[in-house]
Amino acid sequence: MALRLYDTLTKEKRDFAPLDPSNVRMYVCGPTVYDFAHIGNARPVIVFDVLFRLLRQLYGESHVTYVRNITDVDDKINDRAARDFPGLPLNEAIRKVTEQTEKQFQDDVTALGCLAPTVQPRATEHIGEMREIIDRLVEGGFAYVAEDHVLFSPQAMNAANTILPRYGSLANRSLDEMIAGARVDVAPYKRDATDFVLWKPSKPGEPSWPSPAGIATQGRPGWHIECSAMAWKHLGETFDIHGGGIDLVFPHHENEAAQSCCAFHTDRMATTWMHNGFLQVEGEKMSKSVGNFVTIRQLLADWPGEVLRLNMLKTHYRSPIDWTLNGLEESAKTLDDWYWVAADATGDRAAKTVVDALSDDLNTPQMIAALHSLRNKAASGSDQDRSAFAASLRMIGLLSESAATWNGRKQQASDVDAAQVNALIDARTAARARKDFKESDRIRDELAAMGIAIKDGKDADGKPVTTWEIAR
RNA sequence: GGCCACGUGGCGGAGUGGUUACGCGCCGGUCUGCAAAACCGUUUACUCGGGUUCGAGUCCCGACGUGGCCUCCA
Repeated sequence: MALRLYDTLTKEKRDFAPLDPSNVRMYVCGPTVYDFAHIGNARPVIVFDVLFRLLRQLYGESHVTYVRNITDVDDKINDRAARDFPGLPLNEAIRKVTEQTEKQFQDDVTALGCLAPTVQPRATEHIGEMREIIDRLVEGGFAYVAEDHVLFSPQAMNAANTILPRYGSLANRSLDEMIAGARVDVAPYKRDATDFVLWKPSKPGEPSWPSPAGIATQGRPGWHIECSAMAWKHLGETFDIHGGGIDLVFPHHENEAAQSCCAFHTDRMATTWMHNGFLQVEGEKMSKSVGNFVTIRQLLADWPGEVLRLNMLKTHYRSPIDWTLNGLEESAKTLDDWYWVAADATGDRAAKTVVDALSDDLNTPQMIAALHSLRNKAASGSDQDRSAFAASLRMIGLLSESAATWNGRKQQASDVDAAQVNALIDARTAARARKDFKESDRIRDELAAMGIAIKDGKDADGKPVTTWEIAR
């Protein structure tokens, strides 16, 4: 089945045809590193990791380039640095904040089972590319210098009347609408309310670099331009897929596309624009004021990364997702069962049903239904069936541990004394053998009170065997 | 105010014109000393009101509800 993807720009699901099948190129907006990533930040990371894995499967591992940037220059970073390290020179404090936050981010997404992207460029290492794009935009008449700022003019872009896209086409709104809705604090140096900053002067102590467009004083980049620069450097003037959260459609991606298309005289920056939906927590918008702001790190303290990953994939990426404790418990239960059934089977051929489900615009709920079906076959089937099941799980970043490690993790997480549990189980087995069921039931209740669930079975010789696990 | 998305059974969540989604739970059965686990089976749905159609969860119009964006929040 051919890969089909939904494109935000044309609002349709289309067959995916890479510009160059020997090098499929995807850019996804990564974090601005100033604080712990929250669970909403994890959604695009996981969703596009699944797409990365699918593309590798379809086109070959060495034929996919996935770029996810680290934005390490931003006002929010500067504010955080000044707040957290008031004693340090600003630039030193900023380095501390960005290095620390990036490390946290990398640790978090690794725990979520995400592969490392092919390239993870940093904004501050692409200032030269940003300057070059800005220079081109000024030369082309799409941007202008005012009071040491460089501003991009959407009006100029739309007046150019070339192959360029219409500004606003991605976000599906007209310039007139934007002017009408423009906020009141329009900077005096802007020619039009809709102009946005490509470059701005740095205040003393702030990070600064030589400015483009002949500006004498040092400055720093505005938002948006860093992604145009990094995508250009690592993927070229045009590429296949550009992804991120739905909130980035406007202004971020609209402006990125405007900059890149005007700088390189193309009609499309990316062939396909993909955006994941928003996340709510227990039916409410996640916000610090409501008190339901939850970081990836906090969740990882209570749940294996794979539980968070599976929970995220239960909902189609474009739909809103409601992140609930109930959902996490269900995901954990499912994974417990899958680890049990897969039983450390090896294999590297993911099932066609799973690949096909993903090929339909990443229909992960359909994929999960396919996995349940494979699971049922594997539970009563051959080694081959188990291999297909296990390989499918691994393809999407699950089943990365052995069954023993997976089960042991739950015991570790609680403070249960295994020796004590085993002693009680032995006592119960003895009681059952002498048909003292009152005593055996008492012990079972005692274990239950400790949070231990027991399972009775028989071994190959028909002798009673009791296993146990931590009840979640 | 403008633009947009979503609304499916007890819960989660696919499906975009015509046969069972799927999972969890519930209930029943097998098994068990009794349970649990496992396995088998059953059950419940398309926010509301119009319209198009032989036929609508699926298309159109309207209402209601939830959420998002409207210049630096994934």
